[in-house]
Amino acid sequence: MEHNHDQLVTKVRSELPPDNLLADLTSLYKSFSDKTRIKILFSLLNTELCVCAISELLGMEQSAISHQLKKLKEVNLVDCRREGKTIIYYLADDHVKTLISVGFEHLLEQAFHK
Amino acid sequence: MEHNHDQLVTKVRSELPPDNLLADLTSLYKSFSDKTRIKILFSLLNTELCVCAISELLGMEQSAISHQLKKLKEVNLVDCRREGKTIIYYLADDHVKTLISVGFEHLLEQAFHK
DNA sequence: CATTCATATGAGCAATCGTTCATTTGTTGT
DNA sequence: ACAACAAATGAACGATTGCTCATATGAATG
Repeated sequence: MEHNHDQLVTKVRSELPPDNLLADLTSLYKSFSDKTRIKILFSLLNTELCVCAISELLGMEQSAISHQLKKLKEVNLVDCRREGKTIIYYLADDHVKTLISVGFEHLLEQAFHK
Repeated sequence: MEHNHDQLVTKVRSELPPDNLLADLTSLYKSFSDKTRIKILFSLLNTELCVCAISELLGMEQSAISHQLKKLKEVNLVDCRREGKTIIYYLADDHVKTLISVGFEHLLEQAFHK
């Protein structure tokens, strides 16, 4: 048989992370892969904001924002607290900043190499 | 008018990156947000591989792999060269490793805080 | 130069996604 | 208790996505 790479294939396959970990990773990155969500994350980089502020800020319906905030909360990128009638959202930890800046670096270096 | 946050909203909005940069960022992250693509990227972490090896490795049709490799190439995450009849794919730069490890860190820390 | 092998590509289809609209939940003020 | 406000939720719809199937390209080999 020609073009045999069975050994290599088996080796590489055995080194792949387990499926559940891969699933967690993809859903984390998926959070950053939508225009609305990434704008929300950027907005929260330096300030916490209530839902209607984000809605105003992005010029989008409150409902659309709420739906996206829910997804961001599900992957623990943001968290929130109630303050009277409003609900304040904020970044859950510093990884958002790190992930965003690594992405930026990639783009910049990309642009530079052209 | 109640619940006024016009100043804050205006300020935060002015600090958002321009739309084309955001679009580039989201398409970069989108590359990591699919199970097949992230498996391909993981597979290429330590070895370069031809299309049919990846196809075997993941137990997926060659066509499906080719389609995904095309997307990965479009965002400059992988590159390829021809070697006779086969085409060898490899990671285009080190940012893939960095992006993946930052994602991992987030997940690990997440798990730890539970 | 025709066949074979490796890969790429395009059309088509089911599944997923993001938004809107209508409604509900939950809190505050009267 | 009720009206007003802030946010969440569910159904519905169009758009996008990832796969499959069939076919095309392109290089090597007899």
